[in-house]
Amino acid sequence: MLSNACKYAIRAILYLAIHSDETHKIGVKKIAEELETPQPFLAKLLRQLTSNKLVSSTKGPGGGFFLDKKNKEKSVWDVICCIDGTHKFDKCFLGLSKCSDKNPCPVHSTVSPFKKKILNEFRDKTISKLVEEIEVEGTVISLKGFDLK
Amino acid sequence: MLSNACKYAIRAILYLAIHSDETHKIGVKKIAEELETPQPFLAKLLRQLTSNKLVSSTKGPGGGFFLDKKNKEKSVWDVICCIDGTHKFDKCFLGLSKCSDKNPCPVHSTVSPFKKKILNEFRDKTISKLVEEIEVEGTVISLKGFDLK
DNA sequence: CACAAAAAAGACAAAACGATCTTTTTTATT
DNA sequence: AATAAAAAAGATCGTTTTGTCTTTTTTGTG
Ligand code: FES
Ligand code: FES
Repeated sequence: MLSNACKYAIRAILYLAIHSDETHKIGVKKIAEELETPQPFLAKLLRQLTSNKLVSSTKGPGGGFFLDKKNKEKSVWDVICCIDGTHKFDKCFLGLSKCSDKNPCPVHSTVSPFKKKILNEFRDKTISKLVEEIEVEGTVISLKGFDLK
Repeated sequence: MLSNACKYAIRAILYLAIHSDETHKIGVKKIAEELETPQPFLAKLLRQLTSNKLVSSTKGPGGGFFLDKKNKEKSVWDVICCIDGTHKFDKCFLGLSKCSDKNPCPVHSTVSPFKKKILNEFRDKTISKLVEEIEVEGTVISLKGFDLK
């Protein structure tokens, strides 16, 4: 579904949303350890996210990554677009040149409704909303070995 | 979502379901041309499908690929399993070690219902049922440039 | 039998993806 | 000013996926 890169990115952003702010920046090393992701790979992803204004960072001692107000208003969909590209959800399930209701492939009718629904949910759901949910639902929300609470 | 290989495979099987039977076998060359897929790659996939009893074939002049009764009772899911493996739909969307209702990730509640539903539909839908649908729905069902009718 | 047509088999090449490593730049602290 | 901590940048490597090519096996037909 999503690439590894994209999964790491989303998880990293959620981690930052919960644990960081302008006054509490976090370094790649820490994030990678907590999320159990390959460190240099995550570093590259964070750069990409930073240059696309999805996360913030400062260099130098005491520096690190964090989310500011604006970053937290980005949606999960923005993250997916940034890493995996905008066409992740609008391609035909069977690889036809394009997916449309007008020229549907044999599985379009079963697959397309889901694609549309998920796409919408991800577009509407900002990082801050998602974090609220995480906190409200209270229930177990662990990324690998690590408890996001 | 699915690999290219799997998309080719499903389309090839649908093509065979519609155009072939025990007395009308079709060669790779023809199939690849009609579906606009890379020919040697498709050949390899067809071998894999054949060895897994999802399609039938005979060698020699006049030989080729076709679907017999049993082949047509296989499901779309069987094809996916054969090419992409059985775990295509049971992995966590964010890459957690496993996806479960008990230990859900932050997007589990939005994604999981769809995964389950699609999985079920694909498990229930045999090739012959799907072909019926294709014929009934009458509407445009083209694989790339090619009209499946 | 000889031949040709077709799938089966497997070696090989290219591209995408995943991941690592090294160097440079920035900046806070001493 | 010197140092060290951190991100930024980019070169490099390995694996998987995708795709091609060549050879072998099978089998129907003249
Ligand atoms: S046309 Fe194939 S999924 Fe929409
Ligand atoms: S736990 Fe992540 S999708 Fe189910």
